[in-house]
Amino acid sequence: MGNCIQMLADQVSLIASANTWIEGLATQQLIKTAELSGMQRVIGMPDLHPGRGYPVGAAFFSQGVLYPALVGSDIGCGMALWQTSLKHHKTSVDKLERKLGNQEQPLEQHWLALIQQRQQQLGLQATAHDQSLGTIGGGNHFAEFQQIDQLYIPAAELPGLDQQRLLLLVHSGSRGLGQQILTSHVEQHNHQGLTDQQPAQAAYRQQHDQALRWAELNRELIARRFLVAIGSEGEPLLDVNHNLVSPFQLHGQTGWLHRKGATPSDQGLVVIPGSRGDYSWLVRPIANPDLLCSLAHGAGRKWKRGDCRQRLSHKYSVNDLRYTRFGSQVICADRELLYDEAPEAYKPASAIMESLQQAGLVEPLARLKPVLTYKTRGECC
DNA sequence: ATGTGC
Repeated sequence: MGNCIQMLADQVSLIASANTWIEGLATQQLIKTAELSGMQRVIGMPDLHPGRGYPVGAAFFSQGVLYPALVGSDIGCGMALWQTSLKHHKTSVDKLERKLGNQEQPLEQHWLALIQQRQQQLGLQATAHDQSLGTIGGGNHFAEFQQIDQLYIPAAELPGLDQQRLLLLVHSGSRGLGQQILTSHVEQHNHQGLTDQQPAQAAYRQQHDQALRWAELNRELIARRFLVAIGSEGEPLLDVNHNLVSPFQLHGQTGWLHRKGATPSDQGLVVIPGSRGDYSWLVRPIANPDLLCSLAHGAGRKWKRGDCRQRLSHKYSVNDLRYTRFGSQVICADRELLYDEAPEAYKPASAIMESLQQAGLVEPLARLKPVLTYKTRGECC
């Protein structure tokens, strides 16, 4: 139980079971990031993998200095889980695929009233990026229909969750908005942090918080347009950001908790998603302040983006990759992306779950299985 | 990651 939490350096720990592969470069980046001025504690999650300078899948607690570059450009990236009104046995993969069509165009005019209503409710200003609202984006972002594969607790203990209904998991973020916020910060301050005394810190936080609300609205709009497309209704079960910075108290000390690919464990139920060819888990987090109240945000890349096509093209054709071992289908007309997001490019989700369970951080509630993963209809490469 | 860079 205890040995799944490794101490890498003073105040730097890594949550990883014996079965969980962590790349050396990622731990190097983790230790390096811990040396930033004001950094008090750093926790690597089991899905830790190398990023651009800073690792992905980690939580960083600092005092006196806030680091926008640690949050990265996709501020507010997160996971929303919706329950549809459609029973999974009443539909089929092919039917869903046909009904979905292309969901990447800007939202039609009739969505404007809802968008404006939500903007008002959220205190969200109009931005130059609002035409991207309701779009998934690229990279590891997706919208995925899933079904409950297994329940770990009696159904009666999960009121509101219906085993028969199709679920919709949306992974997206703040698109160009977060990118623009980080870029303008880096233009002025490079990768330097912002001290509590600098007005620029408050200015960043204000923009950051807008990006969180924008990203949450984006996931809601994606979910709603997918529901409309399949002729279903639905309701949100959860929405949790995994790229953000927020005020945090560690042992009575106030500071900044940066989460970069780290899911909060102090905000209710969350999904720990696997790759498109793997299970995801709905879990009840058990918050642990020493581990910065954070969890893995997914399976974690095993292979670098851009390497995957070379590694896998001798083994799988494009057609092979359109389906998974579950018989689920993948909508991804972008060949490069189809390989980059292949299940084999990711660590097994079971290892991530094992790590979190051994660390006493989650109670699994349900195992979810992919039915249809939507990436992009647009051709590329 | 990116209403993407050559």
